[in-house]
Amino acid sequence: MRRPTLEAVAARAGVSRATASRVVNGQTTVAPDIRDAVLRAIDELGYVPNSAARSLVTQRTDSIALVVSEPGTRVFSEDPMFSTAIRSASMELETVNKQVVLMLASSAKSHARVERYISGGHVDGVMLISMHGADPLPSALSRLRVPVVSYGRPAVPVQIPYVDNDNIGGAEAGVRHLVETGRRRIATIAGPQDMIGGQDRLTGYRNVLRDSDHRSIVAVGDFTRESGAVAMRQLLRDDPELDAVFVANDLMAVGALQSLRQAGRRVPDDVAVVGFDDIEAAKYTEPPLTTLRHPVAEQAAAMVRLLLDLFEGGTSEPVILPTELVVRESA
Amino acid sequence: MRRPTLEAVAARAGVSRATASRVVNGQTTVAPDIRDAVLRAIDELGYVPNSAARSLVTQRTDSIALVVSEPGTRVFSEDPMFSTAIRSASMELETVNKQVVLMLASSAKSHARVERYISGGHVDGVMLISMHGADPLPSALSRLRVPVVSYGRPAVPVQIPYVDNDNIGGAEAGVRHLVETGRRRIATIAGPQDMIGGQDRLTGYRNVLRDSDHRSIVAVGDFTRESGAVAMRQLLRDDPELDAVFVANDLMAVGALQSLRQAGRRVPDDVAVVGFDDIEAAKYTEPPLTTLRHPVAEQAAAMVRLLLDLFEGGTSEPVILPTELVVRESA
DNA sequence: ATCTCTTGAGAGAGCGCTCTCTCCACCCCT
DNA sequence: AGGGGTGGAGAGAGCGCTCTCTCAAGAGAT
Repeated sequence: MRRPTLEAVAARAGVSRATASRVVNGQTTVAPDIRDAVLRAIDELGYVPNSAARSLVTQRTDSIALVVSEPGTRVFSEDPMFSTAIRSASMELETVNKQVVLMLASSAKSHARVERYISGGHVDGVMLISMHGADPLPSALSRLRVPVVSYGRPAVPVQIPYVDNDNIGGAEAGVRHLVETGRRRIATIAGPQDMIGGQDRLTGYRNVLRDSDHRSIVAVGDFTRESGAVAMRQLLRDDPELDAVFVANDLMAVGALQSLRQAGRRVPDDVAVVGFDDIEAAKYTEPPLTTLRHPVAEQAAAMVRLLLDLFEGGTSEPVILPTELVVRESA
Repeated sequence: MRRPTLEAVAARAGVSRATASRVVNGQTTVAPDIRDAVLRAIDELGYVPNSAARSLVTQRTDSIALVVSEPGTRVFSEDPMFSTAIRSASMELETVNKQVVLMLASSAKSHARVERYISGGHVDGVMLISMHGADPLPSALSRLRVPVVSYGRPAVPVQIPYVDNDNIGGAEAGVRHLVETGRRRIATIAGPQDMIGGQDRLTGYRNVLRDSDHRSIVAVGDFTRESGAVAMRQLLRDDPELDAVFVANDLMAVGALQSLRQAGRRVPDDVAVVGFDDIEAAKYTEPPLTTLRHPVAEQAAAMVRLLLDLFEGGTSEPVILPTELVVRESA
């Protein structure tokens, strides 16, 4: 009751295994009638090539590891960026018939597991989603002689192609919007400073305040709603007079809005709020959130293409995608 | 520059390939000194077994397909249930050293792809996340002689083990809460009626209204925020006097809250709202959402264990997990 | 001392496929 | 009519591993 082999197909079609293989792999050097006979045999037998045997000889696996190196599992579940990126990358790879092996690398133990797996030749390449600065994975993987690309600029300056959005420019645009609408005391809830996105968005904030002669008021969160709520309360204690806050991602902005509401501040009348990411939920907050949109799905798709380029022997340059200010009611 | 083989390890350790293989696979019939020699050789050479060769002979791959059959890609990205389930299943499989191959089956074309892939022997088993009733995948896969388990009860009565939560009981508890707090006109925003969760939650709603002599007022959404907002506007037109609404998931409840706000209704004073799922965002709505909590992560983990049982030859029974009413401010 | 039994290690087949090499047959050119 | 060229098909090696079978050597029993 085991699955039919190429041998069986060849026998049924009355040809050699080599010819059957040619048909399966779409080579054109097979006479039409023989090709048809083989195809019929394949159909009748329900033949499907054995992938292990195939990749044993071709040294290819046609699968790609998608490594999500995210220590905070909560963030992974709640931040739609991750699932959007995963979905988009997955769909893009589907078009070239490659499989996605999903690996969550949350702990040091799983890092070792990922490294072992990848060096085991299970996959042809690696896509890395890691915003974490201290993450040893980018450099570890780049040493493995396996094609690696990254979603987001790796924190350590390692030589792997990546796709990122313009975090600094986006943050600047957001804060500039607050300045231009006459806000005087503009605080920020920054992301984790060991994440590249967290750092860059804070840099953008600082750039604009410096140039426009405002004072900076900073609290730091970890990109969760909860941390946004906590940071907002902190900011209100630090400077009760603040009239605007630039929040490094929408999830924290949602938490911040709640804290502002609980503190009796009206948004945007008393305090303007600008987020970052433009997640779907941003349209449904009270009031709807002004935020920076960046194309997560495109970014993931671009990452896939970068990897495919690498397979072709190309040496890919980093890609930076633009962000766009979406003005709603919160600022 | 190619990777070392077992042959090389054996040569370096001065033993046969068979003995080296025994050490690699942890068999105990190897003398300690020889074992050490082999381990040293492995270490020095940086040997990692070739997975293709191994699974060619063992007929195992140690990877599991996680098939997410979700036509609405928007829902996949925005509903944290999916990522929570994926993360939890992934972590559970990690403990038994199996890999997750993620497959998104959104279109008919990708259905064929999934079937082909799975019948290609790439994976040892399949976990199916499919809430969609008309989905041909459960029955198709169960025909493939591959172990299959499902997250959520399959719509068609096919003989595959599954883990689900008590949708009917949960909905009943939610609606009963509305009845008991004195609401008279209790509407519902139901989920898609081609999804089992959508059906069951509507059934629960109807059960309670029938028993307590209330009239049912139904609108149907598709589990997205947007559809919740649309459905709520519809309900308000249908029955401006309604004073409560049971919404089949939290995402739609978020949309419903927005529509209620825009219509000038106060929650819960004018209209009470009960959701379903208890996603993280439910704590951050205005007002925070009363909802039914069910253990998504546990459900996914239980699904994994069901599959592992199947590998052991066990014949697993469906598992139903309880839901819990979480009372916040919206009802 | 001989025989049986156990333990530990090697030989070698074979998993299912790809791909190079070889060969055959036919066509065109001179 | 003969020779070189070309297209199409087969033979067979080998990818790296596991696992059965076989065998050698030593322990224990008679």
